Amino acid sequence: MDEQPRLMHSHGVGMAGHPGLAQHMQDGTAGTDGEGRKQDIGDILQQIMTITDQSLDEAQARKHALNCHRMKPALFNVLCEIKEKTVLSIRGAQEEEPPDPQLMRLDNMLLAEGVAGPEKGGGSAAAAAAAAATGGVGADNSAEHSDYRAKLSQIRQIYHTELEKYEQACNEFTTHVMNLLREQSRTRPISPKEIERMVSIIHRKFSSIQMQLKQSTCEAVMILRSRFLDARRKRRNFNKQATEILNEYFYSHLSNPYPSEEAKEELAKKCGITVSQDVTVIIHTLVSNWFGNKRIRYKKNIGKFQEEANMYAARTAVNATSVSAHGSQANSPSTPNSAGERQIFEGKRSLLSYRDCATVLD
DNA sequence: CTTTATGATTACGG
DNA sequence: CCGTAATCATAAAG
Repeated sequence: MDEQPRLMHSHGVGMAGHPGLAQHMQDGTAGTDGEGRKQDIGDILQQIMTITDQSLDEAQARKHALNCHRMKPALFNVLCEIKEKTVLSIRGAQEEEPPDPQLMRLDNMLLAEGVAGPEKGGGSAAAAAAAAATGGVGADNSAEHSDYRAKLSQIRQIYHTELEKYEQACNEFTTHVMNLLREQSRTRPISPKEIERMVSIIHRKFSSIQMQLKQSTCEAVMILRSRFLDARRKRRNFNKQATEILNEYFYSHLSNPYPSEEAKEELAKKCGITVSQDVTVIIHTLVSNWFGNKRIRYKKNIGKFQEEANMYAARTAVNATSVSAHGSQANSPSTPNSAGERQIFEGKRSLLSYRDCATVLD
């Protein structure tokens, strides 16, 4: 006990790393009751040294006594303040981080793919578009589409359960830590501010875990999507009626088989392509593909298409004559060749055009 | 199975 | 972005 004061005085032992502080204390305690304070400190240190000898009950009692000390709140605040100014200022600079761009990207993607968004909102635009492309013509797209939807919603469900799990774990852990810190704040200087900071650290940690989840979910969606897109490549033939309608248009506009935007839409509608309004662009490529293929293949081998051409020409011709017989010329299916139209098939048009056929039939 | 038909995709030019 | 031409990949026919 009486050893302690000497310990304090001797530089290089008790305060080896802080000669200045020791000096300061020495100066500060140079008053009349300086010796008395040293005595107190000595007492305290002694108590600390022998703390392991105390029984648990004794320790609790002391703790309680300490807590009830009238100076305790003030001292607590001071200690908190000091701590705030030292420890926290060291790493306090890196607070206020901006939202992680990577995380935002993931969030946006999940939202766009319909994983993170509102429940069952018809899925993403991409899904709808892909659905239309898969087989808008027949009535067969449902199989693959629903497969895709099922898989997507599976991913979605996993994602949400996991997310919820994380959320719950995070909350549990947070409250646990908060309780712990609150409890500890009875014996060591922990300000509410510090607790708050700790909580935010925990949240950051958990959100980084969440990011991993989001990452892997994104990956899964990408894989699913690429597989679906591959599946989309699988050819689905147009049904007979659709082909007939398209052929009809093609052969009755043989001299200029380039349907306008409106014409394409009209054709799509007539072919039974379900135009869900927001996928007209897909429909457009559908019809365009058909005409593109038809044009190139017709041109490449006119002979092979001769029969078909004649057939359709004859058919539309019959339609035209029957219509004109009723006195209405207006909706004759074609008005081939006015000046300035593209001459795709050069001079090789030895076959019957619609007009030829029509006049023949007249 | 091989061949053919056909929808989709890609490369390129305007 | 539109079209052509070549090519791919698969459905359907043989």
